[in-house]
Formats: sequence, C-alpha cells, structure tokens
Amino acid sequence: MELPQNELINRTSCPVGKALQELGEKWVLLLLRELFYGFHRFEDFQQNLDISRSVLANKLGKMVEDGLVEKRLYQRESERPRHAYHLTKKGKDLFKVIVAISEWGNRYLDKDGEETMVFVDAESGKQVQMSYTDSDFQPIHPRNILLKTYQK
Amino acid sequence: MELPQNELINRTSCPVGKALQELGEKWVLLLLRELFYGFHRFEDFQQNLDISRSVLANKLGKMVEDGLVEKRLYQRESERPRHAYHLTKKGKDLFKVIVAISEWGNRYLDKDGEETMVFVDAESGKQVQMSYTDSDFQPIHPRNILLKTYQK
DNA sequence: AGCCTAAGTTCGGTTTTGCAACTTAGCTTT
DNA sequence: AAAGCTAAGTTGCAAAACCGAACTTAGGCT
Repeated sequence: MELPQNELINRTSCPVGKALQELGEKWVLLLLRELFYGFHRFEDFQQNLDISRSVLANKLGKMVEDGLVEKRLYQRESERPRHAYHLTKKGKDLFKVIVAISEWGNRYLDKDGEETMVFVDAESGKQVQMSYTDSDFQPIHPRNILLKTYQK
Repeated sequence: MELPQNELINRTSCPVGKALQELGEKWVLLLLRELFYGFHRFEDFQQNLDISRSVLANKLGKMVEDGLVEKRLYQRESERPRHAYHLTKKGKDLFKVIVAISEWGNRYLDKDGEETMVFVDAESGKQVQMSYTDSDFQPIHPRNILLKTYQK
C-alpha cells in the first residue's frame, strides 16, 4: 500500500492527476454530492452550499464542458420552463468516490453522539463500504496492491 | 443511487462535507498521491508537483494539523538531519479514495494507446477496483443504496 | 401593465496562488 | 575557521479565484 516504484512515475500519465483536473477545484465535489442527494437546480445549489452565484455559474459551466453533468430544460404544467442539471454516466460513476470520502469522513470526522449520515443497503439495512476487489469482486488485501504502468 | 430524501438533509452533519474541508483544497489530494507513491520530502513535492514553495509549506502545515500526515526528523550517516512527511493511519485510510479516483480517471480520461497507470494485485496481477460491499465484503448493488441519518 | 422568480452577469473588494528572491542551519571542503 | 552547498522554509509582490450584493433577462401570473 505504500508504493515503491518511485523512479518510473510519469506524472502526466497518472489518472489521479488527470481526474483531479476535473474534480480538484473547490466546489466540484460538493456539487456532485448535491446532485447525488437529488438536487438539480441552480437555486438549490446556491442556497444549500452557500456558494456565490458567479462561481456557481462558472463551475456548472465547467462541469457541463467536462461532461460530468448535462443541462436540461423542463417544464411542469402551467409553470414556465426551468433548467435542471443532471449527472451523466461519467458523473454518476463518481458515486464510488463520494462513498469512499463519506466512509472516511464518518470514521474520522464524526464525533460520537452527533448526528451523521451513512449510505446503507436498502434491503439488509447494512452500512455500505468500499472494498478493494478484482473485477470478479474477489477481495484484495491493500498490502498486496502495487502500481503498474502500461500501454492502454 | 440517486437519493431521494431531499428534505431531511442537514448539511452540517454530512461526512462528505466535513471530509472535504480537509481534502477539498487544491493540492491536498495530489500531495496524498505523492505520499502513496512513496515520496516524503519537501523538495520532492515541490519538484514533482510544480507547486509554489509558499503554498506547499502551508498545505503541509495544514495536513499536519489535520492529522493526515506527520513530520519526522531523520538522519542518514554523515548527512545532516532532514525532514520527512509520513502518512498517519488517518491519512493512509484515504487510499480507498485515491484508488476510486484513479479507477474513474482511468475509465474516462485515458485515451487508448496512451501510457497509463493502474493499481494491481501483486499476486494475481489483476487490476484493482473499488466495490460496494457490506462489512462482510458481500457485494451490494448501487441501485439499492440509500442515505440514512442517525445518531452515532 | 406590473409583479414575481429562476438563472444568470457584473462589479468592487478580499483571499488564495504563483514566482522569485532571500534566509537559516547543518554538514563538508579547504 | 571560513566558505560553500543544500534542504526547508519565509517574504513580498503580482495574478488569479472567490465573495456578496446589486443588476439583468425572460417567462408566467394577477
């Protein structure tokens, strides 16, 4: 889990670095959280996050550009048309990241006795965690993980 | 996976929000990546990330304060003492987040033919992925995940 | 015609970043 | 012992990102 191949690391080919260019700015991950929570509208984000309107407009624009989110126009009867932001497949696939962050936050940042929020399995009621596995869902121990460079 | 209990969400008790106060600033996740890659020294970070020295000093200070990282003094023979930053348990437990980000980056941001990097199981050589499970490592389908508020 | 509201823009001021130069303290070399 | 080298910061100033409040635009409602 601490990865020793120090010399042959090429920063431009690191998927974490690339990902953080889309996720790393302030507000982006919080906006994704709001979207997973089920909010979709500009005014919701602005009120819930207490973000300035100008920055919000910019971030949403960038997230649309990056393909995390798409902007839709919808209309409910006898209401004027409104805009809504919806996660794309690419955006939805960040749910794992959000759950991983949540799991960690829960372990280290929540005091006992306080109210908190967890993700649970609707059927069993059991708490969800992210686990290291291979593509067949067989558990992998983090001790045995190493980094490999390859041609895609 | 899209979570509908919109009304009863209290933003101050959300573990994602709390976590992002420690992780959400620019550079922090990249610094964690460097630490997982096995780098520990100020000069390494500065050169590898191309971050300004003043900001680097601040971020490292904050990460020490937050308990993600600890600063150690070490000395190799006939060298002067040097400083090294090492992940704490709390910091190491962010490895899941890094792997989740990496998995996503790999799926969406790497072009075919380009060089990239993946986490693999040392034994089987198989690629590592993060999976939704319960605490007994039984797979959970993301469709069935919902959010629960409770008293810790 | 006038009002209301969602979704932005604009603008001035404050915070973060970035960049380059300077500082400090051990160790080594002369 | 003086001079030099290097790791790990500081400092100071310019550039970029962010904030808050006010302003704009457009569709629907009274």
